[in-house]
Amino acid sequence: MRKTIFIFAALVVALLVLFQLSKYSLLTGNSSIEAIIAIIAIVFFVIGVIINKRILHKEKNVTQEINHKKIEELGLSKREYEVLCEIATGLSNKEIAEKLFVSESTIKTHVSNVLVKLDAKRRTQAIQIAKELQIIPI
Amino acid sequence: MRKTIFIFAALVVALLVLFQLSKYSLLTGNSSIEAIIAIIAIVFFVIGVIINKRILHKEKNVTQEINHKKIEELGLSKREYEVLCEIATGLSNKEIAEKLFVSESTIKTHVSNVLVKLDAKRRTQAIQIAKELQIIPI
DNA sequence: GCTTATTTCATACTTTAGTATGAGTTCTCA
DNA sequence: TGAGAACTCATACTAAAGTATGAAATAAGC
Repeated sequence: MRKTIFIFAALVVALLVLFQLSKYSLLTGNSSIEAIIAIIAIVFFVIGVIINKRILHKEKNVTQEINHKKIEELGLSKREYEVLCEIATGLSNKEIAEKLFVSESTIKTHVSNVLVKLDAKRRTQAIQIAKELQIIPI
Repeated sequence: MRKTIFIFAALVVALLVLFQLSKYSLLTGNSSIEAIIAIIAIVFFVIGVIINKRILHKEKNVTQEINHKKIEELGLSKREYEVLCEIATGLSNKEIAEKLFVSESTIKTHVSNVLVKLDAKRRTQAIQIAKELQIIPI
């Protein structure tokens, strides 16, 4: 937010400077009109591109961000969410158990809870639902 | 491609018109310098935004396209690819069988072939691999 | 301190997934 | 027309996945 304010301030300053500069140049006849127009055109073209890029970049990031509020809403615990992420990478219960240093039956319990909370019948469906809810990275 | 050429042509024409217009206006003293500068600034700002938007839009579309060459490379048949897509939506073998009007054992055969061709141990892993290879929509 | 949620684990069970094998049918292409 | 690929299906099996239940340990909050 601070950056945006700073950029707009700089923009206004640049605009005023250009105004005065062009006025002075034209009245004294030191430089051609074409050059001034070209400079103005280039400056504002660049400004347009930069601002547009910033806005689109923010939009992109929003779509990739994980919806932490949704995770809370669903009542997923830390461990359950962890297991869900491992499921999405394609690991089996046994592999997840080894990775998290717990028994396979523990993972089964977590998986069952995750399925209930996500309202899924299978782990493959859970992956899809989780991605739609944007609670795991695509 | 035609659109791009057309846009650039229109851009050049607009530029020349602005040149002549500003020159005329300034020499005859009909309008203020500020107004002309403002118009030029706005026009090129808009041009910058539009061009930037077009480029980014194209980039976005490229990342969402399905890699048909990869599907051929992997040797996936039509039916196998169809089954793979259904797996990715979270359906069980039985549900896929009902959807495609074939028996469950047929689906099992297809799934087995898909797993071998994608070098996956499980269907969840197959989903991940398929998404990384960009052969199924994210 | 007591309650509650979380994490852990086990056992027993049902269901689904996946493998292996064989075989019949259809379609294409040389 | 005949060889090969693709699609279909069945049976029998093993391996995972998922459910249900109970229970113990721990951490967090009132």
